[in-house]
Amino acid sequence: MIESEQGREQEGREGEAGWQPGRRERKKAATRQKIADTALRLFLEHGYDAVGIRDVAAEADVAVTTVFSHFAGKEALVFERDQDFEQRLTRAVTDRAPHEPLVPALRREVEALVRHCTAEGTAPVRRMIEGSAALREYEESMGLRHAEALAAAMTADPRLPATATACRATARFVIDAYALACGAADPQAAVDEVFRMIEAAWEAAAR
Amino acid sequence: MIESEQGREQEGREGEAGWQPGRRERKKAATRQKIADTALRLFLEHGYDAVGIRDVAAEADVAVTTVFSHFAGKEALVFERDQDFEQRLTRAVTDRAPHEPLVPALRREVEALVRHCTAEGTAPVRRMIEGSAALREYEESMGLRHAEALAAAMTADPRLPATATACRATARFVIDAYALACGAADPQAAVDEVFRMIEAAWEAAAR
DNA sequence: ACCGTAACCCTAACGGTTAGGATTTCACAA
DNA sequence: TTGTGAAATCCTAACCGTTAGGGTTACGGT
Repeated sequence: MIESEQGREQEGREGEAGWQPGRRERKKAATRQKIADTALRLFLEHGYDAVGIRDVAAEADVAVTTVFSHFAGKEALVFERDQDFEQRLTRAVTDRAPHEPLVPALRREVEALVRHCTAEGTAPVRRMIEGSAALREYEESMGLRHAEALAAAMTADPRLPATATACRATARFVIDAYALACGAADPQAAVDEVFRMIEAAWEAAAR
Repeated sequence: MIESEQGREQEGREGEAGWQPGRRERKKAATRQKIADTALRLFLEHGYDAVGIRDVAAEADVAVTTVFSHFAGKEALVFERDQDFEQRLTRAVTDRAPHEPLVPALRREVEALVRHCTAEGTAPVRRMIEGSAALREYEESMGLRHAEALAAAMTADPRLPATATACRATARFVIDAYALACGAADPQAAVDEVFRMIEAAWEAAAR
């Protein structure tokens, strides 16, 4: 019997230092990763629309229902890092230096996100996204959710002298800047240009 | 035999004055209208998600395929006036008075659109839209298309001293203003506030 | 050693959407 | 008037993403 690690799990709790995920969670994470990797590979090989969920499930050797227990839908297989994106934006607001103004902080973060999104090696993925209407629309609707989260973070910040409407508008403008930059010939220049506009809009609102 | 109008069609051509649509086109328009009316009625009666395309088709007494030959999808049954919206926006740019500045012209149009969208009697429709995730997302993706059309109209206007990026950004800001106002407690005030920001952004870009 | 349950599986369906191909109805002109 | 091509419509049968229902396995905590 090969059971060298039986019964020694759970030496702590989630969030504490020294916490080791148990076998169950490791397997779950592995399954999730295998599905995501398989899906991306198939999508890049044959095109997003030409690959069905059933194909992904079969190639990853899992049941179709398992795919949907890890991902909310087919498009979510492509945008795996969705939550990171949202957190980075909201933290750019909440975790900025005590007296740092809002817009430059957001601008730095968007610049970083755009760099990450137009980096070497991600070209095939971007081409795939731009090549599928479903993926393009999903990306934009993701942006909407992020804009709402960002607006909530801004509205909750007592340092900001703006109305809820101004916060919501600015949040959407920021997402617009990201979306435009990702599709622009010169992404960094686009971020620069649009954020000059956002800066002016924000100042006009802060009265 | 009751055939009082046989054989006297086609006295002109499309676009000319005095053009009468033939029986074929009248029937087609009637079918389309019947489908749209039936769909909206059923959606309001039983809820958008509770009514299937097959239900709509049966109640309108047409085949399912006929529904899809008139409308691109289920959501399009609700947003029947889609094209009007886009035309009104682009014409606010192209048909404005020779020396009228851009932003006020857009603002007037958005104000009118928001009024139309929050008018008496449209409350049930808006509640239906807000109540369905599918309809909310579709409306936003419509907005995206409108923003692109608007950006194209702006870029093509030689009077405007702005880069393509500034035009695209402004177009998206305008759509943001509309979307925010439609969901705001005081729509007109929201338009006012956001357009002050857009005005500032546009001026910052025009350099 | 035992039990509750999380993760997974299978099957069958539902609802939006489309393809294929037949049928009717109209517009136009020979 | 009548013939002809095309447009509008129809029917059937699927495809695909997604979910419900209900069962099996294997892990985690006691």
